[in-house]
Amino acid sequence: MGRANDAVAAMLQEYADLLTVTGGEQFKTRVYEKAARAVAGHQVDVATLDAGGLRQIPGVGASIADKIAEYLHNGHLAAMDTLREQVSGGVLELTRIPTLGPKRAVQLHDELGVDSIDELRDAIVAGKLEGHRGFGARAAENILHGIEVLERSHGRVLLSAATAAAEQVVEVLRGVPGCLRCTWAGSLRRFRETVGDVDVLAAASEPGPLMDAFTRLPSVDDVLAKGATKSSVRLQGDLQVDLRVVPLASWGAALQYFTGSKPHNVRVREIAVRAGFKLSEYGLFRVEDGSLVASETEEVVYERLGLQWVPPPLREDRGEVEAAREGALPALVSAADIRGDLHTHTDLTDGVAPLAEMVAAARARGYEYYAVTDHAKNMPMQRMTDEKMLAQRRELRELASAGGPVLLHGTELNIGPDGEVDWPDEFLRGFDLCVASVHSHFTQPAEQLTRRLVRACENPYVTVLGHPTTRLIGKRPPLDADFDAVLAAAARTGTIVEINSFPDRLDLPDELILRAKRHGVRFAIDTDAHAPVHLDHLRYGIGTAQRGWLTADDVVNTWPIERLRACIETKRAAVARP
DNA sequence: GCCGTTTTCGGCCCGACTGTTTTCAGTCG
Repeated sequence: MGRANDAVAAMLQEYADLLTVTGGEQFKTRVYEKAARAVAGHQVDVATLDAGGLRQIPGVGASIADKIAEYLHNGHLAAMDTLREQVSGGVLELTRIPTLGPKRAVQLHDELGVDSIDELRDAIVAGKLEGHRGFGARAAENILHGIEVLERSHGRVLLSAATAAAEQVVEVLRGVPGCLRCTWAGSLRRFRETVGDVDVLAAASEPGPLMDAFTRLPSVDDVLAKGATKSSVRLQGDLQVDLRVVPLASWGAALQYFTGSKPHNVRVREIAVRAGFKLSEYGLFRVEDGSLVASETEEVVYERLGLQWVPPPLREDRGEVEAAREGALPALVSAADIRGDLHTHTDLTDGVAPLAEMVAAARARGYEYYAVTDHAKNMPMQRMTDEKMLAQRRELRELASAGGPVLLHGTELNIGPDGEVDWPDEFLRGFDLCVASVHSHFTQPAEQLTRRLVRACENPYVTVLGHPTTRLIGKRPPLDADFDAVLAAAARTGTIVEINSFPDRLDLPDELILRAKRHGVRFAIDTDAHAPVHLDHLRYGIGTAQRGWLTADDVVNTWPIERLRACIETKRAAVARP
């Protein structure tokens, strides 16, 4: 089973949300939010910690440690139950709408009697918002837009949440006697950025015990269907998981079939038909006599059709079938190719772990190099100063001299409204590299946003363009910029474009990676880690890069440090200012 | 509620933007 940290963090965050909505002391709610982030980012499973161990977590004191212990012991929290009684569930739901915070959500609930997002939309459409203090026409419009953004993601969960659920299910099923193989297929195996439901595939000669174990998982909320070879459940948190059990002999054909995508499978089946075969989840069959040609592994199924085995992230009918037929599939970048991370944070800004701890985590991963890029000073809440940044650099140089990965001192600059960044050239020159990202003024007109991003690329000290679209999946749409112009500028100036691995970002998204590659840009697959555990998000960035057909050579953090440094210096020299 | 080269109380994440106001509350990063 997975770590208890995520459940505990969710509990603390909900507690903070409830305190906010009930008008609790703001510093108190902030402490619970901070503790939630610290618990989520803590390396040790909190379920294994005693009271003393819990209090070692930054931001966790006596009271919160007690609450965590109570939650782990009883599965719920008495204080939370009390708060929940005071708050209609609908109010928390309303606060999920962007631009609608706790205060106004409570107000809408009290004044309009709305208790859900649907009711709120109906009320706005019926004009019931008019005349209510603080809500004009513009506010109504923004709320409706927020609801739209929210609902576009409805029913889909982030790749990370789906992966965690799938790992749990597969781990249990692999332990069931008679289970010969078990893995997940579907869009999750293809690393789609969000997943509608999880498809789990198992091989066994006797499916019964697997079906029983599956439908009796502790995390199952509801059994939607239970049959001889196929069952569906809904887990806590509303994620649907389907299990199919097949004979071992059909494993490869079934895995191919259930991995999809549908358009990819249609193309592959067309090839089968033209060659006189029929392809189904049971195998590849000769049409004339119905004899089985291949089914045991995916590799042999593809091979018998005259195709290279197609890595799942490519199976979207974007030209991979033609490439596989010509033997021209790219050698995709993989986790083994990655030598370092170029975008990470510490507790000097909004990370939860000190520099030494982050560096130790990087060393444990066997990285050859590791960049620390805390937020620059134009983000007021971080209260960054030149002195703090220079002090961190001294500490980092000292850590570096003790061995381990080569440590690069960087920063995450803020790209201002006109494309300017936080510091003058002479200060920027002191960094080994700089990530630059948009953190404000998201709604500028397209031309302005485009110019702004292009100008950032033209800055010789901007090494990496961080999370370029700044979208938050299900929460904030991508910037309305002309990304072809931006990517062309990145290619022209030698600016590396980030693939941010954070599960709610995955930015660049795969379609833009494909376009960027055509422009000739180089990429960095970064984690943007704010805690040691976030370094593991790398796999989502890798999967996204694979969906963009990237090879190791396209990705600068697969390069040796010398080549990377030369690349940084080349840009600084080439676009050096007078 | 947490924390302390500020130390057992009194601070704590600050500033800008937005939409609504006529002086500011709410939200966000």
